[in-house]
Amino acid sequence: MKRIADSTVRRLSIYLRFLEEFEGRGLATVSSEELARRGGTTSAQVRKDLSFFGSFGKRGLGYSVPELGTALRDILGLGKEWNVVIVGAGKIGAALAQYRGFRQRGFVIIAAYDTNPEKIGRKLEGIEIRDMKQFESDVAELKPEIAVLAIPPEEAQSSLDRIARAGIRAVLNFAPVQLHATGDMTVKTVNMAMELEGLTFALSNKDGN
Amino acid sequence: MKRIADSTVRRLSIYLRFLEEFEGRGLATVSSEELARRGGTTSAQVRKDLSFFGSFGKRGLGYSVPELGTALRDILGLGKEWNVVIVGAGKIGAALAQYRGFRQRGFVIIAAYDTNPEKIGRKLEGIEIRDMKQFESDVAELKPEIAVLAIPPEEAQSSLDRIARAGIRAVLNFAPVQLHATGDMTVKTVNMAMELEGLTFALSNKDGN
DNA sequence: GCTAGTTTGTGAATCAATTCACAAGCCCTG
DNA sequence: CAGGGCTTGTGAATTGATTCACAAACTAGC
Repeated sequence: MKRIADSTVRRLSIYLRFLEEFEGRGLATVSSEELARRGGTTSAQVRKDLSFFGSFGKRGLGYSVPELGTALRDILGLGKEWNVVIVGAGKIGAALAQYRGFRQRGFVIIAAYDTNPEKIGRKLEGIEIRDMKQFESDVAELKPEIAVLAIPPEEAQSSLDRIARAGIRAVLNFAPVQLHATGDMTVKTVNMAMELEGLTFALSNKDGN
Repeated sequence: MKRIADSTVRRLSIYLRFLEEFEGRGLATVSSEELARRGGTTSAQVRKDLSFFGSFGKRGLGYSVPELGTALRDILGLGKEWNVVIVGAGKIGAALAQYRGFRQRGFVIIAAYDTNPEKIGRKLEGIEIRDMKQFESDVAELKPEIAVLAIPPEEAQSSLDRIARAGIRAVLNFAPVQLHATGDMTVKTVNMAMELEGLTFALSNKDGN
């Protein structure tokens, strides 16, 4: 399959969100124009994005809301449940553990891990905090597909290596560092400091000054 | 000034992080090649990124670590302190309130806001939780430049409008919705669900299956 | 079942970002 | 102070993403 741009996948997620809203309201069809208006893009962009994966619409009519929803969930790999482990039971880990968006989309958080003995055995938003020592054996047994990395930046790279060795192929990283991963892993980094710097850049370089 | 791509600003943040590491280690100069290797890009990209803002290096030698650091901080608007308010004192707000990366970079969180009477008056990681009713008058008085939006998606748009009317021009949004802002505002959205979908897409469309 | 009115799907054209490639400038050595 | 060895800064070339524009396909109304 031709390589799909990150920006395209991101927009598909946005379209899916609107489709689910429309599904809830019982709408039968939607046009690329409508999706574009909501998603802040153009109708041509919507159609091009979808065209990488097939033809989902009817000319003259638009897209069937439930059909396109199913198609997008399928494309995005949301047709199944994904098991997730959180590495790092600090504040960010806690925020993630209770985050509604996860469960809604079929992500099941099966455990959190930490090295701090005071935390081990306690619960993080109903999720058991386990000893990082058990990490490898747990992963071998429960086979989570995704790890969320929520630990201080100093330890992030070594944890990533450990996650990789344990056999997890996808990581969502919240530590503010540039991580180096081997070829067959997918690592997405969410870096709040960096986003804030995007804001200050914009503020500093706007109009007057 | 020519419009600068988002991706460029993002990379400048990355370079700055490495420069600060080098500053800490007392290194005097660094080459575009070295910055590229660390940042996962190419030396030509590094030089091109910097060239939008001026000439900071010496041919044959590279860049002076402290000079380039200062230049980047200046470009990114990090030469001053920025006052930040957090809107929404839930788990995500709490995680942000204690996030080290903020203070390190000169972001000062001056208050958090919520509408829940049980939370108002308490502290969130040492930061006072104030009544959202006071929001407008507080903003008029303290003039924070940046708002962090950490509330449920249903209320996000109306809160954004309120933030805009109060006179704040820059917003970092954690609610998983597409927000519509007026022209002179800068809104960056961090959407964890969307990042996860990028991962499941990658997992589903990799090699074998 | 014909016509008018929509809306899709997609090549072609445009616009934007990245990479190439090399002259120009600087340091160091002898 | 001349020559060798690096590394920058930047036009030109390339690669990638977005927008344009229109034929093809469908619905609905008569």
